[in-house]
Amino acid sequence: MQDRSSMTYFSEELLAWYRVQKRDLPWRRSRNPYYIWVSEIMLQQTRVETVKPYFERFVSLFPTVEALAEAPEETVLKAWEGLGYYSRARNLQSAAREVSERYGGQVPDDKERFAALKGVGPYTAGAVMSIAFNRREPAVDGNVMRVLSRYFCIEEDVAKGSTRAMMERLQYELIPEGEASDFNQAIMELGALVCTPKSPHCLTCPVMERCAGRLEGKEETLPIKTKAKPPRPEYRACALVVSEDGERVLLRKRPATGLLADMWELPHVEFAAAGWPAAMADAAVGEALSGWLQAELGGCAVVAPLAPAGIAEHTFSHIHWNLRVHRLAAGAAEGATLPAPYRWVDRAGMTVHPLPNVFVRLLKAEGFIPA
DNA sequence: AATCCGGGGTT
DNA sequence: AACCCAGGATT
Repeated sequence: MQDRSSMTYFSEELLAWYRVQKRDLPWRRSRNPYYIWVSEIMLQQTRVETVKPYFERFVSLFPTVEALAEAPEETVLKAWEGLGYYSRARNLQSAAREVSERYGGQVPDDKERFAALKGVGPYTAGAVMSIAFNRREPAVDGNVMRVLSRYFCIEEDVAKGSTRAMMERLQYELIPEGEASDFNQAIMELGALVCTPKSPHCLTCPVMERCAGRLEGKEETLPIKTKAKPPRPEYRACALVVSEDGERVLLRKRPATGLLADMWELPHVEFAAAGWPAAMADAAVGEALSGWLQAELGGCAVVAPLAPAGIAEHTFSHIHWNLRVHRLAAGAAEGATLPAPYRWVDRAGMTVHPLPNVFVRLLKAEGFIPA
């Protein structure tokens, strides 16, 4: 365990700093556990400034656990559109339905019951229990790992489970009696505002004097973390099929599991990496794409290649999409009965079909979504 | 322990 | 261009 006086110093100085410096954030204006919960899910791997407008809109649309539980899933996904990690939204609604049915809409105030809900892991359970109910629970996120590894000069790999477990014990010990809510928010606030990943602002840090990492000259190199693998490239042909009157575009719904689950998209298909891009001419891509889509639509329809419509790229955490977009003529497909995942969608329909950002951008360029 | 799961801001 | 963000689920 760490030096006791350094721990007391850290906790007291940090808490005093937070009481002066804390930001006015939408989810800090109450201790409504539902609000805190929603904010913590949105804040997973997502910055505060990004979350703010989404949070306001979300609690306005779904002001209570019951309201969220009763909403159509597609409405919830639409409210999440652009935030990413869409399983967060689906799990949150699933958990809201469980809280509604099993706990009468009251967010459970004990860690075991709350942590059993979908989408709630060790961090989120600790965060909601401490912030909303002031329970003495650790909530170790990226900020906490960075702050503690620097202040106590911990040189273990923060990607390891054993390091996280050690951090949780340390954070628990640091929480002053009866101050779990403010202290946990304080340490995250320090990580967000002062003890930043690159070029930390040590001269304004309330605990600089006893920061072991800084005293060792290691504030720039801590925390130590194994590097992530680069995303693998995928090469895809993407179909932009617009009806003859120019009012509708062909979309399809993705499967309920996996990447971008339950979201809508322009139809696209992967083709060999070797064929990208020079080795495969536009005409060949257009022919292959229309042949594939025609088979997809059941063979009864006709979709003919018209013209290439440019390149789109999109990077996920683990995949990099290279899309060759081609305009196709709707032909007989327009009147045909479409297989289940496919649907013609007009401009009004775009407001109710949740779409990943890469397709939002394409449809904005086509005038189907207002810029 | 590794991999899957978005999207974008910072440096 | 690399890094990382108030992580969790699945394998």
